[in-house]
Amino acid sequence: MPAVDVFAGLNEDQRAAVAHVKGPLLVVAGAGSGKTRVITRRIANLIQAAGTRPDRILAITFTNKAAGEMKERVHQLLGLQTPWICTFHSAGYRMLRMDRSREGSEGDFSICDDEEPEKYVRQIVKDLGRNPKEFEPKKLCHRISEWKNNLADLATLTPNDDFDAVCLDVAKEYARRLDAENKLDFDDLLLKPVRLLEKDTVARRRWQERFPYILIDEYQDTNTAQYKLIRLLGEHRNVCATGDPDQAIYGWRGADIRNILSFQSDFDKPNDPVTTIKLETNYRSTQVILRAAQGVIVNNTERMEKTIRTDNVEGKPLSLLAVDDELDESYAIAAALTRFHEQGRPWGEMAIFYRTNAMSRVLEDALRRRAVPYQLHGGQRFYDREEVKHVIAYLKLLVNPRDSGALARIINVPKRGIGDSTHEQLTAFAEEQLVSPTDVLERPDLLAQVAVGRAAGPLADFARLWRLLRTLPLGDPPARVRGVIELTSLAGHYSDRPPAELEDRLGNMREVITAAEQFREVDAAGGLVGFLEIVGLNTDAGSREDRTAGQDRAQLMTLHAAKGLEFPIVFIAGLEEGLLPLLRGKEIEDTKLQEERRLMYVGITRAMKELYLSRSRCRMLYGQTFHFQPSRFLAEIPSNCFVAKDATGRHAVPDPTPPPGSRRPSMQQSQAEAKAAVAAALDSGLIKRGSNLRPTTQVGDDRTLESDALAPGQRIIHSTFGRGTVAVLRGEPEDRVAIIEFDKYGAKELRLMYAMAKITLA
DNA sequence: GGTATGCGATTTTTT
DNA sequence: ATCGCATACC
Repeated sequence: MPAVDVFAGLNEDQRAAVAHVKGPLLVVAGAGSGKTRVITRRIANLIQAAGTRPDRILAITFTNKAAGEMKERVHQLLGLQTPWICTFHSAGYRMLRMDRSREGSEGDFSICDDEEPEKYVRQIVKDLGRNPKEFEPKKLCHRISEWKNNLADLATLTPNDDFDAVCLDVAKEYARRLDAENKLDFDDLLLKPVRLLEKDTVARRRWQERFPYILIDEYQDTNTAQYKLIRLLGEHRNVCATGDPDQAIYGWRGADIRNILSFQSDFDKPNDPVTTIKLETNYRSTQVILRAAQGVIVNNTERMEKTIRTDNVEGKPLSLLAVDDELDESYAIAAALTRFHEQGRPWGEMAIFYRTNAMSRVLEDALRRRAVPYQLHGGQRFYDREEVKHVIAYLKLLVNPRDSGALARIINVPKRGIGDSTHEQLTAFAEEQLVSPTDVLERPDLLAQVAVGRAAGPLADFARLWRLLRTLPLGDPPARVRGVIELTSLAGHYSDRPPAELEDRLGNMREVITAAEQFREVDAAGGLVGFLEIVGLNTDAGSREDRTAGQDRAQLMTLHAAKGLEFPIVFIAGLEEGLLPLLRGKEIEDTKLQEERRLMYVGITRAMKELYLSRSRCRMLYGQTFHFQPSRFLAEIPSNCFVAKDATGRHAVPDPTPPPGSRRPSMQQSQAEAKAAVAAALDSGLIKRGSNLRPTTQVGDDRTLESDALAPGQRIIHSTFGRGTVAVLRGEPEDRVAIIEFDKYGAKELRLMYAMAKITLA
């Protein structure tokens, strides 16, 4: 292998971090300082210079996507098989499976999808004779997850109150059931490896020797279980952690910022001290963006002081747009994207961030109407779709016949006349006989005992189907997936749906085949189990969204999803008190507020060249309009970051946060404020001069669509209902009502004075 | 056992 | 506003 210069293009601090080989290393790195690059090069250096075998290195990333990118880079650098580069959860799962196959245990694990735990818990609550209304499964799950992530010992835990007491019982039973079914939930993927390493010294030694080098990115977002895993696995102390305490945004998931703050004391030993390297040069953003970020984050009281500097240019000032409602906001942003694209910026250089997934809908509508190509991250994921889950459930059951969740999902899908009672009889009988329900299906003698009366026919049919599915080739995931879809006639389950929906769902099922084919190409030996691992852990892999990821499209995502990414032009929408920071009640705890502030910091620091902020006075929530005050974070951004001025010559910045209890600004003030904000936005180029803030209707090329453009038979696209055909027009020209036959949703009556804004010609 | 209807919660953020 | 769930009815 030709030697690669792993130090090429690195600054002094970065070189030091890459060259450091023995002993614990903490890399505290501000945003945009090349942290990930350092890890990548460090891996290369460990292999190339220190002669470490690639498979002796464990690198933990925060997301699967980050893992994929890092693998790709290491591969480019070294051109050989790469180390374990994966998330904590993937690493845990692999460890469990490898240990399990050492023991020669039967059967394979299945991984709970994200709604299964709640279903199991609901059942357990009922079985324990409790009321699910009083003991809400969601809350119980949350608490159980909290316990697991904190490595609480259920055997010795003393409940604080009634709720905890019930929850404890549920938690124990939940663990029992999952164990009995060979199932793992997401928390188990961390918890179980920790327990294994804690109690089994041989296994611990083996895994420590397996991975003499461990690297963890985003260490500030590790929770207790992840932390413990690193402590156990990394007793040899060749642990390299990198992170930025100011970017800790997963406290709600049990991440504990103290893990990175105490790295020094955790790993320091007199003869083998912790090396701490700070990366303080930012290579990503303009000075003005960094000033804004700094101005916000310094308001946090609990932080590790650090400076960020950059040699980059001052850059374009930030722009704040204040609008009346979320529609205006989305139109303005869409218009800005269009404008920038006309000026030659690729769509892919622009990103829009928001606090909650629910906010994406309105933005998407506006982008579609402007014909802006975009890619949405998060929201409903491919493997969360009902029809896809059905296919997956069949596969899971084939791999792990004990999986009752999978059986419950598919036993009557497509409908085959097996209702709740027959299902219950089958499982009860199986339990009696100490076999799994699928064993009953496979053994005629047992089946005969339960398939009686009205249920006999359907159960016999199901048993036939099951035996047929079992004959599909084991090692060939695509064949299995195709077989499942065809043999089960899953399509029939949706045959009574509107054609467009049917097509959609069938298409999604077929995509599972494509995903399986793609998987086989990457991992020919992985088999169905390997495929299900990807499906269970890697939330979007292989989906159409995933495959089209490289195309030139504007990027939409939550602020959380933006972590670790960068874009030349960034929009942050919804900068309102209550939304960002997001407030549940009226008061917000200080720790939560600080985390929200870090989220804002993360958002700002994703921007390389230009940053556009927007806030709306009103916003529709749960179908009701609410008023919002500007986010306090806007007032924290130094006013010299905004250059636009209003008529009075002042900076058109964020309205300072009014003191608590102050009245809302009067109408006149609001209007003046609105004008100033629009002026500022115009100045900065956010809004195209002369363009409507909220045009009635526009296709990609600014043509305005009037309601008289519609005639019966005209094909249209509605932003909510999709494609349809105009059937009837009636009413006065000023108040025209159209009946539109939508492909997916059937006929609807729309009042065009409202609806035209959402309609384009097809 | 399947389907229609109405109620209630739901909106943080993700592996 | 929308969806899932529970109940009641076929």
